[in-house]
Amino acid sequence: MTERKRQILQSAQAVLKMKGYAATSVRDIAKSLEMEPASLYSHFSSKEDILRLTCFDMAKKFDRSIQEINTLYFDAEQQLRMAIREHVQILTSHLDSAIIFLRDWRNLTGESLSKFIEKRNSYEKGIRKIIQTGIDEGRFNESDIKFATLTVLSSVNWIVEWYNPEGKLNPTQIAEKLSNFILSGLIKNKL
Amino acid sequence: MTERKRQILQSAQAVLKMKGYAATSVRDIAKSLEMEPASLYSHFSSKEDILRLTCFDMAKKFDRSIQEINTLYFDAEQQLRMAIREHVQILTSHLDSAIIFLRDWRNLTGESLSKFIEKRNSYEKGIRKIIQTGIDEGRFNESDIKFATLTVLSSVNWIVEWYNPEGKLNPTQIAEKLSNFILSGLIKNKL
DNA sequence: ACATTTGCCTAACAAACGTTAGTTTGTGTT
DNA sequence: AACACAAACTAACGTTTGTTAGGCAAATGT
Repeated sequence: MTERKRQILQSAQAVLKMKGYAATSVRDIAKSLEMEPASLYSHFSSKEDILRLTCFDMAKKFDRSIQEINTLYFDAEQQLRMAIREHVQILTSHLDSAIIFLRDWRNLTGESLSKFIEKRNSYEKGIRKIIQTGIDEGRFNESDIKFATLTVLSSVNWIVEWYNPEGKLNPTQIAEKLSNFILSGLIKNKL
Repeated sequence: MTERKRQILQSAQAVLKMKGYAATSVRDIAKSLEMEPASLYSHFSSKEDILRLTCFDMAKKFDRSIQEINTLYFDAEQQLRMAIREHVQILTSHLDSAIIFLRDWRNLTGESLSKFIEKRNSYEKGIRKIIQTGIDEGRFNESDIKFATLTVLSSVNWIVEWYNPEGKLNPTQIAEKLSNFILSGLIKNKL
């Protein structure tokens, strides 16, 4: 990926995050770069190509993160805290991409779509595994594990809807607050 | 609203929820009803009209729900449990509309968009008020209240992404599990 | 019985869409 | 000086888009 391509991609993502992929035209993207629509095709093969690159680039980051954590031999609580911290870090440091990744992946088609869903499920499975470990260790409440996983992911992902880089909470602080909140719902009471 | 209009709206919503508002054409909607695209305009003034009706209809339901709960003099925990139960009930019993309401409201334009955001904020404020009451009563942990509110709403709203009417959990059970989870993150430890 | 309304139709519009073809321009290489 | 390449351009393509105009048949109201 050339420098210029990365630059264009970034600018495209800034536009896409505002109205969403489907409601944004190739001309909108071109305008933000002060270039002609046709010129984009020197860098990308199609509009969907831009979406594909964005979604799979993010998916790869999450994939790497969860795989790394799963190889570390910490206990479930530590692993979950780490996963949440990493997740928040990825979301907030690529906010434009993250928003597109979370909202617009449904506009992928064919093989791209099914591959994406597969990757998504695989990440979800990684989180689920951590929670399962916590239950096996006797430290987490036995609960519907799919339910717990989805609740964790939903609250983490929702961050992109309100996160403000100039807000009073930095990503690490957000991750810690979120971890505390989530873990108090999971961890067995030490009464 | 005539019976026929309601019928068409329902069919339209079933189509819209699949590809999203922006990626769905008027012709797609018409096809699902086995009628001509132009015929839809006997019932709706525009494509956006369908989105508007859907979003504001849902907004009204949430508005009514939170207003009613806020007039009842229960304690914060009970109120929050009630709010969550009502919220889940509304989402799951109008799943198509709910998905559109949550995903596609951004495609509203002009005054509709700003009015919608206003209504959304007002609902959020209702939830926040309950949590604030819980803190004032000394029963909820002091926490960043905006943060807590958004975390509650995110996990509740995410339900539409995985809820299955034929699944093993019914809406009431989901609401209870979710309430337990959320409240364990909010309630002060009784050590 | 006649008049009105309702619900859909056919036909077509102008605008916007994603994309292609072919060309020019600028920059560094042989 | 000649060439190669990347990155942009102009112009246009065939489609699809949301929407309008006008008409027709069946149901409804008087």
